[in-house]
Amino acid sequence: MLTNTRLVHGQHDHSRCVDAALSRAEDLCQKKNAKLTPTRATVLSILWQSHRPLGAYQVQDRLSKITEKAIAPPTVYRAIEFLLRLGLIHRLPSLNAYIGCPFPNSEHSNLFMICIECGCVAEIADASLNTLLQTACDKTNFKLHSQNVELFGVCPQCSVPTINEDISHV
Amino acid sequence: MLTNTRLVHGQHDHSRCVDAALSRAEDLCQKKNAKLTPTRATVLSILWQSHRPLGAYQVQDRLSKITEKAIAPPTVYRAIEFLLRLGLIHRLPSLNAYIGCPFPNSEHSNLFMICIECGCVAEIADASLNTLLQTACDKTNFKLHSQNVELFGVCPQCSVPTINEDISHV
DNA sequence: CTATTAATGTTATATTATAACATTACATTA
DNA sequence: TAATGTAATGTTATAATATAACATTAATAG
Repeated sequence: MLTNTRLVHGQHDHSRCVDAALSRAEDLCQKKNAKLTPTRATVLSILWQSHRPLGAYQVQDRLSKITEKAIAPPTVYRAIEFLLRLGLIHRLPSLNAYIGCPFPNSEHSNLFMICIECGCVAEIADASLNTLLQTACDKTNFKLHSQNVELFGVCPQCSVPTINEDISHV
Repeated sequence: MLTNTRLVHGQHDHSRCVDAALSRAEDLCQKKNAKLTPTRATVLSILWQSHRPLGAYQVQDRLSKITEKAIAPPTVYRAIEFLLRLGLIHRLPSLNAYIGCPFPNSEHSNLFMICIECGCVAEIADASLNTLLQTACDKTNFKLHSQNVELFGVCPQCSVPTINEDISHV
């Protein structure tokens, strides 16, 4: 089971997450002959500022502040679309929000664990789950193309609150 | 594995689906002491007019036509909210659309198979899947509350098209 | 009957997303 | 280097989805 659970729910040097994500993006773009322009790279880094997903208009705000100029929605949505196509980010349909993908290279299950307390989102890739979903589809002659699995609940940090109610980890 | 796959993908007397859904709704409302008002019942029947989900504004259109008066969005969203709370319908977040629930009484998995060709949606309740999801959550100390599993692919009817390209079953 | 609550009506607006067209940047090659 | 084509971005407007806030009506209990 591949997951970024420990990073999402535990203390860590988050700048390394961002750096790693950008570096993976550069590699992937090189391989796919796609251009990681400044706008796209900035949007990606914005979506990696925490392990919480952001809405397109939140991205717009931050992009405006960073670039110090007005940004129109299409600019944001275009960058998002580009990053989605490359698998560098995910859309969480139930939240109308976007988040960086921690393992864009692996064929994985698009399974998200969304904390209803703090809003953090961890991703899981689980082969046995994929197998089971595939089996269910086979049984009913449904040809599976893609999937979105959103699990809502309470993350480890939020279910064991400290005296300080420390949520800095997200 | 509980599913309405055969009904969704096969020829059937659809009026029986609608009648059954309305009758289940009446029972449930009686049991829960909730009122299935004309508006709510009509919205439910609209969401059962086919095995395809409808957007809120599609529901609005049809409700307007049926009642022969102007319907404002809040009216629709209130009926939808009521039906969602009772578990009589589901929201499909990736489609911003709503669909009648075929087995509102059973504790089930909110698993949908969405045909990307014809738009029909079948629902599945699968204990082993739920167990597996629960296990994945347990492993990472995530307390699961609810879930949304959307599978995108091609339904049996669409993957074996007939000469007539008959899609009347949806 | 009237007080209370539930349901609906009404108006306005928030939020999310895209269409359509103009402009700029960049690469290719004549 | 100038001309050309393509990709990326800018700009304006608007579509599509959803909700807030408050007024009115209906149903129900006391």
